Amino acid sequence: MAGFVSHFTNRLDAKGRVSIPAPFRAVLARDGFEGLYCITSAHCDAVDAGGNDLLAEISKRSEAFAKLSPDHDALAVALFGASENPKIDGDGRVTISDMIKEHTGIADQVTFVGLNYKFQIWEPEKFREYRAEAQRRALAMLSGQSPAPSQGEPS
Amino acid sequence: MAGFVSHFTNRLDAKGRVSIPAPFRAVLARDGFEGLYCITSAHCDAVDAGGNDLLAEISKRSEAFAKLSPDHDALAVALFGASENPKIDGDGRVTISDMIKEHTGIADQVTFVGLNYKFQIWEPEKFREYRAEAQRRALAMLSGQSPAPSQGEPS
DNA sequence: TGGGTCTTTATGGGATACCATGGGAAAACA
DNA sequence: TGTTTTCCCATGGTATCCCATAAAGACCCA
Repeated sequence: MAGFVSHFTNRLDAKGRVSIPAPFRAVLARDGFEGLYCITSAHCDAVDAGGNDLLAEISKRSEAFAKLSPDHDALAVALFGASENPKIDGDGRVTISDMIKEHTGIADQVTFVGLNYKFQIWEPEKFREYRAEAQRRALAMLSGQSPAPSQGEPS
Repeated sequence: MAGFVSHFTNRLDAKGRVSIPAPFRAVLARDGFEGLYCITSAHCDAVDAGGNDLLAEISKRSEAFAKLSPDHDALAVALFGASENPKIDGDGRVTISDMIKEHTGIADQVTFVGLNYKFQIWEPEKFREYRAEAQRRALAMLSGQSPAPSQGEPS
């Protein structure tokens, strides 16, 4: 089952809406999740987005700690407090919230990047920089040591 | 099925009322709980709120102790004595009680923070501080236990 | 192969519904 | 009777729904 692949850049309109790339919409439709699950990334200026697969992974992380404990509360605040569930309108668009704009620096364009089980939302220029860096790292990993690179569990 | 997610800040009016964010109301409606279950958090200046899911979690916690034992009574007092059941009015608002105001320091604004199975009620400024701390702890927790969440997965 | 048509997609914009908030009046309370 | 709570309605702003349009691509048929 193919996931989110490739990347696309779309404009957002005067109302702050942007079209989700059609190929991504198709994946989401198959997933069956109502709307879109978004969470700000802790280690880069992007937002992770997806459906049930992503939500399940987030939930799994917090289930490692007992509910009502200080650790669980802190983790849940960091995870779910930094999440959103924007609706997808009839034309396949979502509105980019202020929280996302602030975290990503998005102003008038959005880059969608497929990462198989989820996709990321970037400000186009920042994505270009990140991508260059990621490719350098990938190259170093592939040529340096050799613990099987892809298909593992990213997070 | 997504629970309470994201965070919102609303003003309370001259009568001490505040609107519960519409997305949270939708979750409560699905949960079926009449009104709102609130309990002051034991480890931070916030109030836990929710419906049947939260109540079930609290009950489970107290059932771990044999009834009629001194421990059970003490726990029950601590749990249920610190609880409230404010009603939600026709416009989706609740009045913030003095107990909550005192425990949280809420004056004229309220921040609602989703933690999936429940949400928390904070004074906005205190939440900002707690959130920064929570993110640090979350990073430590997630990197500490799981193998290697290195994330270097371009594609 | 080439031309033409039809569908899909991204984007713009108007109209409507929803939501947070304020305030008045009835009802309950002390 | 004075005070507080509860219910109801008003309003401004925003988000959502719906339709229009243009461009690009897919498809078909000669």
